Formats: sequence, C-alpha cells, structure tokens
Amino acid sequence: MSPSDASPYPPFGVTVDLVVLTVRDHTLNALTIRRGEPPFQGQWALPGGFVRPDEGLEAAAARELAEETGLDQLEVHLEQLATFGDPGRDPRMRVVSVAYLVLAPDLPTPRPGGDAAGARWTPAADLADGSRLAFDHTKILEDGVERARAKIEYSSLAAAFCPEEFTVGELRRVYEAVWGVALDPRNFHRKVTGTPDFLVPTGGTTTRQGGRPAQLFRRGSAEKLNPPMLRPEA
Amino acid sequence: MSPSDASPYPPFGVTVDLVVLTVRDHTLNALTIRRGEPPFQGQWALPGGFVRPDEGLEAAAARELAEETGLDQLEVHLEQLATFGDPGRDPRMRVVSVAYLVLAPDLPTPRPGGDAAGARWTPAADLADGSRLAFDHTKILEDGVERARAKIEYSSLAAAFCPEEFTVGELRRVYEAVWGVALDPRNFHRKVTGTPDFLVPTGGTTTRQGGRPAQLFRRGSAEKLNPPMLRPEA
DNA sequence: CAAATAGTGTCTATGAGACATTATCTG
DNA sequence: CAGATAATGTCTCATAGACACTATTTG
Repeated sequence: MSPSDASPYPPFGVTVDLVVLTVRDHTLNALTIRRGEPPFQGQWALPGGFVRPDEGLEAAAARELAEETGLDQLEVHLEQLATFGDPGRDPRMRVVSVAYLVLAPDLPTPRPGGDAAGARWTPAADLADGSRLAFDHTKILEDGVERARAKIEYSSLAAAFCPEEFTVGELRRVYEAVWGVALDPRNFHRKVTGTPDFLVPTGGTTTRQGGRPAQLFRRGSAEKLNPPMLRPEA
Repeated sequence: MSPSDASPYPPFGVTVDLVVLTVRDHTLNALTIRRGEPPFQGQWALPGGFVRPDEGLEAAAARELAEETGLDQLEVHLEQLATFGDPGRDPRMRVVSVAYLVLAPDLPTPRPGGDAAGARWTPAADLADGSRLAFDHTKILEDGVERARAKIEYSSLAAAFCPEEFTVGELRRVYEAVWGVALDPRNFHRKVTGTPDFLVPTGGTTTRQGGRPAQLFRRGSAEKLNPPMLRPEA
C-alpha cells in the first residue's frame, strides 16, 4: 500500500542510474562517466542523477540519458531494471536509486554533459572485475548485463543493438558478443529468418562486412521469440 | 549515478507494496487489505508501507509481510518486482513505491495487522477488472501476476506455491491455475520428473487428491528449467 | 463395481545441432 | 586466383504433443 498518513520519516533522495550497453568491436560495452564532484570524485560511475519533483521515473531516465550522453530515447531501448536502496549505499544521505537499462546501437563516444568530467565505452567484462565503479554501480551494471543476456534469448531485443538496417550476420555478431560464445551462422540464419515477423527485408543489400552481399533487414513487429534462441552452455 | 551533492529537491516518500499470490481452489489468488485510514479509506489495496530510515528495501518488504499478514519470509518466495513512482500516484505527496512479489503456499486467511481493517484472498482475475484497488495497485498487481506467469515457465518457482511436500499432480494444478489452462498430466509428469534436481522424492505417498496414491516430493536444488515448461497458446 | 488420480509407454512432428555445398563479393 | 561472408540444404537427435494402457486408491 502507500502510507496511511504522511511519512513520519526523514526524507529519501531518489535517483535514476543508467546501464547503457552497446556492442563495439565484437564486445559488449557499457557507458561510464567520470565523476566531477565528490563523493567518489574522479572515479568512474554509471550516468544518472536526481529525479525531479514532478517528473516520472522513466522520464528522469530519458532526460539523464540525453543530458549526459546526448542519446535520444527514440533511438534506443529503455526499460526499468531494478531498484537499489541499501542504507549506506550513498555516504551522504539515504538514496534510493531506480536503475534503467538502455540498449543502443554502436555510436560515437558520447559527449559528456552535466556533472560528468568524461564519458567512455568500456568492455563490460573489464568493469565487472577490478576497476571498481563508484557507489554500488558494479552490482547494478552486473544486473543490467545479466538482464540483457537473458532477454535476448526470448525477445527480439537484440536488434536494439543494431542500426536501423542490418544483416543477419550483424545480428548474429550481437548475440555472440553479448553471450560471449560462437554461434553457427547457418543455424542462426535459419532460426531468425524462420521466425515470423522478426525480420523484415528492406530489399537492399550491403557488403560492409566483406564477402558476398548480404540482405538488409529492419526490425519486424514480433517482440517475443517463441521458441526462444537457445544459449549454448559451454 | 547518485547525486554529486545533496539533493536540491523536496523529499520523496519511499514505500514498499506487496503482491502476495497463492493458489486456492484451482485459482490464482492475491492478498488485499482493507484500508483503515484515508486516503482511499475503506477501499481494498495491496499490503505495504513506509520504508524506515535505516532499513533495506527487501527488509522493509519482509517486515510489512510479517506485520500485515503474519507470513514469515522463510516460508515464502520474495523478490523485487518493479518500482512505481508516477507523480500524483499518491494524492498527499510524492511517493515512490518499490513493489515486491511474494509467492506463498495456500494458507489460512491471514490476520490483518497494522493499519489494515481487514485482509482477504481474492481471485486475481477479479481484481484485474472491476473492483478498483487503491492508488495504482491494480497495475502493480497485474505486473506481479504477469511476472509469476512468465517465471514459472523457466524456473522451478511454481513449487513455491506448494506445501513442503507435494505431488506431481499438485504441482501441475499450480501451473494450470496460474496459467489458466489445462495441461496433459502424462506429459507434465514426464517433463518434471525428467528434469534433473527439480523434484526430490521423499519416499512417502499421499492420497489426499483421491485415486491411486501419489509419490511425495520436495523441491530440488534446480532453480532453472532448461528447456522451459512450454505454456500452451490457446 | 465405477470413478478418480497416478504412472508408464508409444508414435509423430517440430526444431536444434552438426556440417556440406554453392553464391558472390574484395584484394 | 584465394579468402571472406552469405545463403540454402541435409541428416540426426532431443523433446513436446497426442493419446493408449495399466495401477491403486475411494465410494
């Protein structure tokens, strides 16, 4: 429920944090910004910031995304990930952070904005170990990566990592990068082209990957993959 | 990220709301409480309440569960569902609510506690249409039900709706109630008994469902169902 | 006995994994 | 030409769906 009368407790701060993922150089990368202010000044962290008083949570996430990275919500996939609110996760006050997951096609390194002193893409694997991020952001990032890995199994979301027009091979390389495995190109092709409304041919072709020209596709209307794309165990 | 200096904004209230589901009479039921105080006094709502200043979010959910329903966290499955924070969702102040999903075996109607003037189990289908719950709780409930439906496909979570010892038929009736479909008892039996570490025979049998005595099982160590239990389309 | 539920087995169709072969580009 | 990538096809094995049959209880 919600309170039966106004809160008898001290106030909470509410923020949004963003796990922004893309695929570059056959690798899953996450966006981090360099903190310009204490605490954790100079350390790398996830982009994010305070929710404004009359602003919805998703609207705050979209605004921070635009402010800190220049990305537009229309170009990317944005969904709520989870909420982190352990007492002590912020050294200054009690802060509850609603984390959002963003999947974006490969884009130029975003221009940092707001409080950020820098912004960069880093392989997600490098951020999971070592290189501690500020606050509990390493944990938030890991949850975001796991969500992305799980979700491309049974949804058509992998295409959110691709440009508007893409080939079957490019889509396959997304799966390979996110899962960190190699997939059989022939079985993959059969699977994705055989799933109704997953891919819509645009008629064009491209040779940007070298080799024989490949058909170009756009995302179709299907949102779920049934049966799912199976993730190899080894 | 989190704030680069203390929040320049008015305070937020932070609450937890609970979607507590069980299976009774072959039907998915949700727990609601009757509000004893304004706003929405006298209306039905999800159990929940304010998070305390030094309390973690999951701890707050477990505490409210115990206070308002008498259920112990150890007897049930509890996981974070999603966070709801639209401005205006609470008429008094800005409140962000972190919703938790609880799956429980069929238990006696819980004793209401705290601010609640009453507590009851209601078929989830009846709560989804009509019978508006207070705040945005109808939406939260629907999200919880959908999470439960999706999650029993690929996890062993359906057993959280069963008592400690249960039969294959009882587990099947859980799936049938949550999904609202009929499943073939023979194929279901083959599927669940063939999944390694899903069910552990206790050696006992029961005839509480009538008919031939059925073997009793306990939950095994498997948490994922791979390949998943397929949900019929019709 | 009938009726209910449990448990096993069999056939078939679908789909994934392994892998051969051909097609069409660049250098 | 070699080497890359794309696209199609074939075989086999695992598994889900449909459904027959037997087992063991209660009334």
